[in-house]
Parts: sequence; C-alpha cells; structure tokens
Amino acid sequence: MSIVKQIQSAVINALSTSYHIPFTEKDFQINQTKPEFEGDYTIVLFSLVKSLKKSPDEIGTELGKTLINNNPHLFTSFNIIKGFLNLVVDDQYWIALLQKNHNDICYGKHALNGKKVMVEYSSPNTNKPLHLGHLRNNFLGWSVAEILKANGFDVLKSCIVNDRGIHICKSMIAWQLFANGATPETAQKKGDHFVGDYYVRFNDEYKKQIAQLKDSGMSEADAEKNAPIMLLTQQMLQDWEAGKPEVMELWKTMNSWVYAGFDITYKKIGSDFDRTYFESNTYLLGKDIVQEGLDKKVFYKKEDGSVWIDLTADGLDEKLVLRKDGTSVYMTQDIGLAKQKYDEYKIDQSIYVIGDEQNYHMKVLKLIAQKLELPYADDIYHLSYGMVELPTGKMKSREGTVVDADDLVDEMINTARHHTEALGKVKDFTSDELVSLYDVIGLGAMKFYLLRVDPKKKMIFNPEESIDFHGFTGPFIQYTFARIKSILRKEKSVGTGTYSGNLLPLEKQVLFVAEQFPNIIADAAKELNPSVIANYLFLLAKTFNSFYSEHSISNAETSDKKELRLQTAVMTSNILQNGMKLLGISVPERM
RNA sequence: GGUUCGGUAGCUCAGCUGGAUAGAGCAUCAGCCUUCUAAGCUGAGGGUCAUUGGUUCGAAUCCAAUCCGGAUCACCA
Repeated sequence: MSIVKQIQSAVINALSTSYHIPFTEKDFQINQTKPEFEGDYTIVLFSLVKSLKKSPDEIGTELGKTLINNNPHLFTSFNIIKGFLNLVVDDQYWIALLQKNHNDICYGKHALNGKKVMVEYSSPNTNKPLHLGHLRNNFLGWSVAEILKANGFDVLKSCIVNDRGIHICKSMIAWQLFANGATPETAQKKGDHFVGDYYVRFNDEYKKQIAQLKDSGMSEADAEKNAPIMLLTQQMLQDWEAGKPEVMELWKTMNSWVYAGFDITYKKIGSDFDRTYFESNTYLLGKDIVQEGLDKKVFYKKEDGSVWIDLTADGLDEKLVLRKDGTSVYMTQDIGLAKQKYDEYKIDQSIYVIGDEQNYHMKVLKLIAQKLELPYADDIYHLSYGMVELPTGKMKSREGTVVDADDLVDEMINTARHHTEALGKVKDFTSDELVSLYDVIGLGAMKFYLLRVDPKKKMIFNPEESIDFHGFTGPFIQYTFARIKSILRKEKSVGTGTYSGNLLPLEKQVLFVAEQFPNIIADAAKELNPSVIANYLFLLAKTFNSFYSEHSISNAETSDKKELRLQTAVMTSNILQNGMKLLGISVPERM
C-alpha cells in the first residue's frame, strides 16, 4: 500500500478515535511537504476546521500526537506551520521499502484485472508515407497499450488501414499516366515514398488542369469537377467498386509496395498490431445496422432515399448515415467496425487513438451507438490528441509540406551518432553494437520528445532546431541508467542486508520518489497519458543524479551505507528501465 | 455563427480533484572532471499564470463574461 494511502487511513483512524466523527479521504488533503519545511507529507488542516469547530493549530497538535502514538513505526515527528501539519516519516519505512522492492522487476505493475481493451492506433492511408503526425499517433498508441498492460488489462493493439477510396485512386491514376511502368525497384525507392510521389504528382497535374479550365472561362467549382484527371480518377473508383480486374490488379500491386515500405518503418519505430483491419474489407459493414436503426426509428429516410439521424436535440446537427445511392459513408463504416471489434473479441473497452480534428466525428459515433443501444456503446473512448504543427503552420501531404517519418528517424539516429562519436566513450563497441546504440538513443530522444507533452495539446515541431539530447529528454534518462549499470558492473554483488541508521536527505529523496512509481503507473492509465510517466522518470533520474554527484556509492562511508546505496541504484535502474519500456523506449547498458 | 480544446518565464512545457514564497528543460551568465560515465551536478537572472468580475480563510487551479489562437460543424475519409 502506498505511503499516501497509509497516511490517509492513519488520519481517518486518528480522527475517528479522537472525535468520534467518521471522515473519508476526501475530507482532507495530503500533499508532499514543501522543501523549505521539515517533513515528508503534509496534512492541510483547514478543511477540518468547520466540522471539528477547533482552530487548525489545535487540530494539528492533537492529530499529530495521535498519529505518532498510533503509528510509531510510520512517523517520527511532526510540526505545525500556519495550518499545515507536516509529518516526518520514519527513515526505516523507506529502508524497508527499498529492501523489499529494489530487486523486484515487476515493481510498480498491477495485478491482472480481467478486463479486455482494444487500442486502435496508427491507421495509415496507403497513398503516402507516414509523417510526423503518424509518429505521435504510433508512439501514443503503443505507449497507452503498454501502460494499460502494466495496470492489469488484457490489451489488443489494432490498426485500420485506409486502403481504398478516391485518394488511393489518385496515386494510381498518376502512376498510370506518368510512371512508364516504373516500380520501387527500378526507381530505387522505398515503396510508400514511391507511391506517395505519385499522389503529389496527381495534385500538381490536377491544379494545372484546373488553372487551364479557369483560363478558358470555367468557374472554379466546375473546373474542379471537370478536370480530366479527376474524371479519370472517379471512373477508376467506380471500376474498383465494380471489381474490374485490371484496376484490382494495379490496386493490389501498388498497395503491396506501400505495405513493404510501412513494414520497414513500423519495424524501425517498434509499432506492431495484434489485429489489422482493412477498410476494403470493412467499408460495406454497418449497413445492416442502418436497417436496424430505421426499424428502431433512431434513423429516418429522406425522400431521396438517403438515411439520416437527427442529433439536434443533443446540440449537434443532422448526420447522414447512408447515401441516397445506398452506399455507406465514413460514419456507417465506423459503426460497423465497432461492432465487428466487439463481436470478435468481446472487448470491455475500445480506445481510438485519433487526432482531435475528429472529435466531432467520434462524438457522433458514440452517440449513435448509444441511441441504437448497442452493448458496446458506452465503452467507445476517443483518445484525442493534438496535431503536430510546423512553425510555418499545418502540415499538408498534398503540398509536400510534411516532416517525413523516415527522414526524421534517420536524422535523429544521425544526431545520436554525432553526439556519441564526439563524446568518444564507446570506442570499443563493435559496429553492430554502435548501430543499435544509435538507434536506441535516436529513437529514444524522438519518442520521449513526442510523449512528454500532454497528448491533448497540439505541439509545434521546429525541424530547424534539432531535438536536444540534454535536460528533459530521453537520452538524459538513458544516460542515468547507463551510469548506474556502469557501477553495477564493477560491484559484482548487491547484498540484501539491512541498514538501521538514518538517511541523508538525498538518499531519502531518491526513495521518496521511487515509492511513487506504482501510483504513477495507475495515474497514467487513468488519464491514458504517457506524459505522466515521462515527467515522473525525469524527476526520478534528476533526483538520482543529484544523489549520485553528492555521495559516492562504491566508496561509501561504511559497508552498510554502500549496500544501501547499491540497492538504491538497482531500484532506480529497474524503475527507469520499466518506465521507459512503458514509453516504448529501450535503455542502453552503456552510452 | 454553434460546439469544442487551448492561452503559465525569451522558447518548449509541468502544475489544474483549490493550500504555504508558481516549477522544470532549453537559451543566457557564474562555478564543478588526478575519485563510481560532465549526455552530469551546483548556483544566478528571468512571471500582471490572457483580461475582468465572482465564490472561498485561501484561486494559476472552480464559476461567469470578454479577448486571442486551433479544431470541427461535407451524400470526403
């Protein structure tokens, strides 16, 4: 049980024996004691004043005395300053915590809870390579899945591949028109980039044709509709839906190029999925649910045959769920897919990692599911994250103003190499070891950078300023870990002996922070927010580094002290390693 | 215009279930490597927590209004 919980129940007990009034943990507040005061945890007394009808100092004195009498092994002393009761926790508490947990690889993890949750993330389009925005999505999705696992959930990672539709046909048409039969092999290009180039090419051509038509007197809207390349593309989409063999063939070929490229990127950044859905398989889903909705009178049919839902009573608009020609829209497909996920896996919760531009869509999706009284409706959760923008504004793949994922990854790994070479600490590494070290550091820096910010906030990425490797960064934490490992390599054995003396302030501070890890994991899961972990790991590493520079571990004052500090180092390294794993980041033994 | 998210140091961000003098990192300046990895440590400067009003013993945090910025409100996905 965490120290805060122990203090809570100790306070509740003390209050009920002293005053015979039942309190709960919500009736008072426990904070960490500010560094300028003596103590570890502080009870704010003001909220008790009304119900006890005594002054804060009176309550504090009585409560402090009772707490120490009732819990002689937990508290050693207390002081009261301006309505705050500061409690000093017995050093032996922290030492016992250390002895019990320093070697526990699972420290901080929670027991299985029997709940099954699906995390859908990544969701690429097969007409262009992944970019910086996808990276944020992938790292978030992966990390949230890990955090949920650490909290005892049975997690399934899924991905919906957007492999059909007009945008896919655009790159296909451009390839037909301009490629002269080129392939990724002949062009020496990664498949997703190869196809993405034709998507850009399409838009260049399209713009040109629109301009020409406008010059010949056509309105902009008409020009957009009647540009020859657009007419070709629309024809191709119809041919695709009709299953025309040569179109299907081209579609399959070009998609396979893209998948080959994605595989490389996913492998590099460490994304994987337990279940991949393809929109070409799911886009017809949901139509039966539309009929069900009509029967239940949740939906209604307009005169032209299109089907709608009226959400104006919920403060939203009317929303189309089926076109007049009977084909399904995005919303219909998503309702269908939600059902399929539930039918397949009987999940207790379905988390969608999708950008905040789709907040409205997801809100409507959930609302429709609720109105249809689908059993999984309430378990749909949109993990909404902010867009990644450049200093110049939003990224647009059509205009080529994107930070490409592969380029960025390469750049980060290169920067890691430069830093490492400049420091010259790993000259004895083999070239294989060096390559994997650069990967670990470069990817670690990038993942940490994207995960350390609250997901729901949009973030600005400035490619001009290369990502820092100092301070609040992944490499800082990796470095702290490597430094500990360096000591542990030299000190062959870490005993399990006890230490009965007092702790120095920095020794205690490390244990004080380490104690919070299980709560941090729980908080991160509750908020579905990896930045909680990132901020915590930084605090722990920083605290440890202060301790490290102030006190020698190997040459501690006594052998007891040495053991205590070695155990502290081991516990810190375990938390750093496991915590970074929750962010999808590895830690190197040396760097 | 409706809905919604945000506005905290020069920059990037924590803190937001109300508590003590608002914290980090970067950048700037000053120190610390013959002793466990200096990707580190110590210190200094830097703030009208967008504005105004309200609730409270106490507000960056809660409420209301206003200003600024983003997203969204398609028979696109």
